[in-house]
Formats: sequence, structure tokens, C-alpha cells
Amino acid sequence: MGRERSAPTLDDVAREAGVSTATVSRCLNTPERVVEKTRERVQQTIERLGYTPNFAARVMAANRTFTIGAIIPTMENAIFARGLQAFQDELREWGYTLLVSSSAYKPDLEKEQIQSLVARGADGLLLIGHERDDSVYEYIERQKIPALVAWSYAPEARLPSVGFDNRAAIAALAQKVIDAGHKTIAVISGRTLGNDRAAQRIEGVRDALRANGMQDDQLPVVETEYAVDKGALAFRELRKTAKNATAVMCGNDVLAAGALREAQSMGLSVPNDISITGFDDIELAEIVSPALTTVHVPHREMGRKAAAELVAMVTGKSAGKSECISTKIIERDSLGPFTPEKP
Amino acid sequence: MGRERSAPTLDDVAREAGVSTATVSRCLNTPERVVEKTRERVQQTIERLGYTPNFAARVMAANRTFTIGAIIPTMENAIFARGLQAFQDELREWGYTLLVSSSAYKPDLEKEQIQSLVARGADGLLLIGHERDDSVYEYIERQKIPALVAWSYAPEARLPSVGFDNRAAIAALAQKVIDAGHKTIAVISGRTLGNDRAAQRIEGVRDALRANGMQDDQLPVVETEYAVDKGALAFRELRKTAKNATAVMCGNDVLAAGALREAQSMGLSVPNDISITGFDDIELAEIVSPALTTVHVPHREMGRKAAAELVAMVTGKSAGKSECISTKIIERDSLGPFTPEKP
DNA sequence: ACTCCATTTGTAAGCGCTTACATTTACAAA
DNA sequence: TTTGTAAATGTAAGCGCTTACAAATGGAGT
Repeated sequence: MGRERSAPTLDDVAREAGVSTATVSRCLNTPERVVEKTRERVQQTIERLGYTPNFAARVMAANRTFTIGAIIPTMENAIFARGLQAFQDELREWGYTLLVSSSAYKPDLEKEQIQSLVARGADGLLLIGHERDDSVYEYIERQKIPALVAWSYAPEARLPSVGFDNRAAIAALAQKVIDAGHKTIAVISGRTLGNDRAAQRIEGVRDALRANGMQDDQLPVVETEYAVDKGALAFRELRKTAKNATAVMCGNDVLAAGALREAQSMGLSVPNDISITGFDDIELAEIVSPALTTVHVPHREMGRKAAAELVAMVTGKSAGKSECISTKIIERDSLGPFTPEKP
Repeated sequence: MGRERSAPTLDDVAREAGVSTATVSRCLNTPERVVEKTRERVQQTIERLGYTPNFAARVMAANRTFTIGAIIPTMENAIFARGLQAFQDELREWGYTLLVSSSAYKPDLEKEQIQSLVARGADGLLLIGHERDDSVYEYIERQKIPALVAWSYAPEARLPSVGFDNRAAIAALAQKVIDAGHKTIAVISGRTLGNDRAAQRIEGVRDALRANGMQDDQLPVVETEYAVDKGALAFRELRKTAKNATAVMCGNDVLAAGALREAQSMGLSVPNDISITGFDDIELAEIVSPALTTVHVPHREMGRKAAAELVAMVTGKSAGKSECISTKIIERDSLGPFTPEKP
């Protein structure tokens, strides 16, 4: 099974270059400790032989990998892609390599991927959101591997986090909706199971309702998967179960785009007949028409800051401190004032 | 530097369970060769200690990793995300783990990532597109590591590929455009440097032009980055340099969405005044209005097939055979007939 | 009770590297 | 030349696993 490896080893290089393995190793790791002439000769031998150090052996001997592992729920979500790209860019500047796995929103798979990454010697871990089984946290603690959470901010949680306050952010948006005169709000949310961001966003809407002396316990909520057509379906469902809602707040822009499309195909005018809001401010939010009023999240900034913090943790310069990235409400055209004189 | 590792090792487990390391190892790798009672005791010890095998050590000793590495140009592109997800799903079914790196469209970075993945003992590699430096191919050959190309199909290339014929696909779409009466076509393309898909798509349009006895050597082409607003910018430029074009074919849906938006904000009606086409058929294509006429690429199917083939290569069951996935033209509303009686 | 053989378990030799420590070399100062 | 010291290089002990081979164990057959 598998190919037979015949790649040259450190020993081969050492023999060919007429030096000891230690010297070759030093040429690779601490070149300044090898005299120029030797270094050059070794370098040439390395190139001639096409030698690449065996990573596994290196890890075993040195016990560090300069790799950071990240487990994201899915790659099919622009917000993770964007944040991770920035995360990787920053990591590179610190000399670290990023390895990414996706868990497809499955807790078991996430645990497996974490173990896989740890077993591969990742020096640190980036996780999304705080909600996961205790056993995972125990594992991380036992392995003594620095881990950081992103896309969520909860300073009192078990792991430090660099993210934003989903709950406060959507509460602020909900306030705008309420200020616009809407009395009946409905929510289309992403799946909350194992996804604290989604759960927080629903809570945020409730917070705003409560802050304005409105009923928060019977807020109509439809939960669905992250996809445009699921958003459309959810909207249709909401038109049956919560007929009188004049504003539909969506857990993310993708769901909002679906809701918007469905609303229009039902003959409703947005925002005249009904208002719709999104969250994330991905490109899509600006493309649909009317453009979505949404919450802008600086994913890039978050990615970079998370990388910097995680590197600090890995190098022992930080014990892990949380940081809250601020979000911003982007007012576009999908939220309008509630006009009671509608038929 | 770094954390001090104190994770339990195989030896710890062996000692605790009162067996030899070989037995513990067998419990992990060939449980059927260990008698039930022993296996159970070892299993419990493993759990009690929270033991995870050290991957590096395992790789060194066994010389196989059951990991596949993939290097994609960017994560910020839905088509890669989607295909990779399917790729990973299929891989999992074969017992392999996927590790992803992104090269940000930078050849140097790609080479570095390839080496990094190989050094980490990847059993096989998935690459995007055929265009890269010879030295990379030499490296891959020397390392004897099975590699497969996706998102592109070129059976005569140095590496086998599972993908689709970008050139033929867009040529077919161009034919439709021509059939609709358009005489002057312009192209907005993604960057062609190091991206054979983009280059092929331009060529495909030329092919169609030629096949219809039209001039193909002065096809107006604007090349730009993969982003909605870049598409918009490119469209504006095209309006200056190729005023009389009545159809703008875009290298992908994202650029098309940008072009569409810009056209509309210039007061042009699509497709009455000008036709616009996309490529990829991502969700966006259906969301914009008018919905984009585009080329549908079955990314999921491609991902799964690529995974199956790569696993076959890794296990020595295939020497690597190419497969062409067929694409389909999706006719929606952004392509209309050319009506000469326009002002 | 005693072989004999299959099954289970143990022993120990690496896998390819890094690095502490030992040794050699180069060179300035005496 | 001799000596001292720093710089360069070499020696060899692991890192935590897998696995070939050796040894022990447990029945079945006599």
C-alpha cells in the first residue's frame, strides 16, 4: 500500500557533502552557526539531491511544528473564508503555516479534526464559537495546546476569544427596526445547535424587544440551514405562522437574500410591505436589490488579530486574552419605516 | 519556546495497562489481533489517560499518513469551497483526512505549500489547474507523490486531471450568444497569469468567433481580479474601449454580477441594451436580477470523482486517469437577442 | 501428562531528525 | 612556539511509534 519512499535523507546529504548530520541540520535551522564555505557546499548538495526534510522526523526531534490548525464549520461560507485568509496571511508573517479542516457543523467531526490536528503537532488551534462538548475542552487542556476561539466573543468562556458580540450587534440592529416603527418582528435564524453565534443572534433580538417593553417570549423564529433557498422556504413558512410580522430579521445575509427573493416573488415590496435585515455584510448584501440593511463584521481584522493573539499564546507571550471586535450597522434599503395604512 | 508537552505516550498506556507497547499499538491498528479482554483493558486505559497517538511518530514508523493535501488558489471563492467540501466528504469515506492550504494565487506560495504538505507526509496531492513552473512538477515526480489536478481537464498534461473543459464550455455559451445575433462581443476575464482556467475561457470565446467566421484577433478583453466591484470597474472600462459591444461574456459569475450592476447603474437595461453572461453557476447567478445566463459546473460531482481517483492513485490501484466532467449551459435572463434598432 | 500448533504477547530495532555535549580547529595573545 | 578561547564541527542519545521476530500461552489431540 502506498508508494515506496526513496527520497534522500539527511544522512545522504551529510555523506555526499562530507560533513556530519548535525552540520546539515544546522545549515537548515541555524545557518549562522555554520561557516560560509561549509554551508554553501551543503546547500548545493541539498539542491543536487533534491532533499526535503522529513517533517515528521523533524517534529519528533524538535517537538515544534510552526503550524497552526483551524477547524471551521464549513468552507462554504464567505465569512469564514475571508477571515481565514487574513488569519493565514498574518500567520505567515510570523513564520507559521495554517492547516484547515472543516467539520461540516458536526460536533463529532470537529472533535476528530481537533485530535487529528493536535496529533499532527499543531502548535496552536483556532476554533469557531464556544459551544462544544466539555470533553473537547478537557482534551485541549490535557494536551496543553493553546487554543483560541474566533467569530464569537465571550470573555468569561473556557477559551479566550477574538470576535464580536453577536448578541449586542443584532440587538442594536433590532433597535433600529423598532425605531422604524415595527411592532411585530420575526426571525429567520441559522441552526442554533452547536452554533452559539446563531443562538446569540436570536437572543439579541429578544434583548431589544425587552428593552422596549415588548413581548420577547413569543418571537416567531424559524431555524434553517445556511442557503439562499432555505431562507426563501423559511420566509414562506413565516408568512403562514406569523402573518402580521412587518419586519423579518435574518441571522445572516444568505438567509436574508433568500427571504428577500421569496418576498418579491410573492408580490411583496421590500421595504414597503415588509422589511428584511441581514447580518455579516458579505458582498451579496450589496448585490441584491434592494440592498440589505445588515451588520458589518470586519472579518479580515478579526482574522489578523486572532492570528497575532494565537501566536503570542503559542510562544508563551500571552496567556490568552479576549478581544471584542466592533461591528457596524450598515443601513441600506431593505429596512423601511412601518406604515400602518397598508391594506 | 512553545509549550512543554506532557501528553501521555504509548509507553504510559502500556505501563498502566500492564502490557507491552506492541500490544497497545496493535489495539490501535489491528484490534482483531488482540484478545478481547486485553483490548478492553487497554482501551479503558487509553481513555482514562486521554491518550492520542503522536502522529509524527506514527508516520515515521509506519511511513503512511492517510492524509491528502490540497492547495487551492483561494478560499474566498465559492466554487473551490463547494468542490473541496465534496472532495473531503468522499475522502472521509475512504478513511483519509484532508488538509487544505491556500496559495492566494501566488506561484511561489503554492510551491512552498506543496513542499510543506509533502514534508508532512501527505499520501497524495490535489492541485488546481495545470499551469505552474516545471520545477514544481519535477519536485512532485522526484518525491513520487501521486498528484491530481482538478477544475481543469487536459488529458495530455503532465498530471492527470479530473475537471471540465473550460474552453469548450464557454465556446458553447459563446455560440449561443452569437446565435442570438450578437456581432460584437467583449470579455471580462479573471487574471490569466498562472490561471489556465481563465486563459482557456478567453480562448473558448475566440474559438466560437472563429467557428462563425468572425474576427477573433481583436476581441476586447479586460482582465481583473475576482471581485464584484472589479467586475463593475471592468465593465465601465469596456464601455470606453469597446463601445459597440452588445454582449459581455464574463469569466465567472462574480465578475458578471459586477458588470450587471454597473450596467444597470449606467442606465442600461440587461438584456435589452446589452447582454451579460457568467460562468460557474454559483448561487449568486440566480439571485441577481436579471438572473445570469451562465455555465453550470457540477463542482460537487467533480470533487467526489477527484477524491475517488486520487485515492485509487495513492493505493496503487490507478496510475492516474483523467476524466472530463460535463458542464451545462443555464439559460436565464441576462442574455437576449441583439436588436439592431437600438438608438 | 505430553506434544504440537495456532494464537497472543513481548522484545527490540529502527524511522529521520535535533541538539546537548564532546571534540577539533582557527586564530589572537603571550 | 605555546596557550587560551571562541567558533565550527562531530558524536550519539533520544523523540514516540510500528513491526519483524522471538517467546509464551492455551487448547486439542494423543
